[in-house]
Amino acid sequence: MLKHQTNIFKALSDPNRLRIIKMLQIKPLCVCEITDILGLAASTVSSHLNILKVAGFIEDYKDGKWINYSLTKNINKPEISSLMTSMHFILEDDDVIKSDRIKLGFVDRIEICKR
Amino acid sequence: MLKHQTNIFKALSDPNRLRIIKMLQIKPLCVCEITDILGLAASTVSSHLNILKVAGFIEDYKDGKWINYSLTKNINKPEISSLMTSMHFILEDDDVIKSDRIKLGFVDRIEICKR
DNA sequence: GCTATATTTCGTCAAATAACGAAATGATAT
DNA sequence: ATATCATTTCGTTATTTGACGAAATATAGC
Repeated sequence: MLKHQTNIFKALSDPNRLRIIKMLQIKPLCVCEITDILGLAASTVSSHLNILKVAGFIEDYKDGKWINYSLTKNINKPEISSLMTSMHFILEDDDVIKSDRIKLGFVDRIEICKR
Repeated sequence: MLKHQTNIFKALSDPNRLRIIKMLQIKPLCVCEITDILGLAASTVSSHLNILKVAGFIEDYKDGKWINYSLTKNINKPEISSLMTSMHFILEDDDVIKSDRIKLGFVDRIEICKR
């Protein structure tokens, strides 16, 4: 149990994973869109998403040929729910986060995946 | 800024540091008492305490020949304060945490430091 | 001023983490 | 059925982290 709770905080202790959560607060995104904004390899992003998913912060669902990730809708664990609330008050005026969110308005998954 | 927020979560992402915070929720403790309960080298505990201190979760003050650590009294950062609130709802019924807190009732800093 | 002792700093080592590219997987849509 | 392509898995590498003991530092109390 201690180990599990540690993993919840570990999931939040990487800058790229915080960026992912702050983006998903705006809207659900597929892996390729997140990859495009973060500028990391797809395999790296996939790994980050899995860590956040196992911790309980995000969930995925299929949408055509894409897999969308979104913040977990019905959180059953009080710790996660409490931390998710905190996350709304964190990094709101960080330059990287703001820039990510602006890019979010222009990402086009069909364009990205053509490259 | 992103880096700094990451460090806040990093500070919480180690089981021994979570144990320290959960013990300090009960009462302030000196390094030797924490060392005794965690069963780690004093230098290791000192390092953990420094990480929590830099992140803003704990503070220290002198008490005779001991240095006591306690949870930060007047938190000025909203993220820290929000997370500290969450910490009260986390790990309350974990066996390790409960056991640590029981030991807390019996630690005697004068006895410990004689060894 | 010394001595005892509580704590921190430093150097080292093993384990964990984050990154990548290549290859495997899986599912859509022709 | 197959081609396409989004995503994941795997193996490797560089970096970070947590642990230790020894040595340094600081200070309380004689």
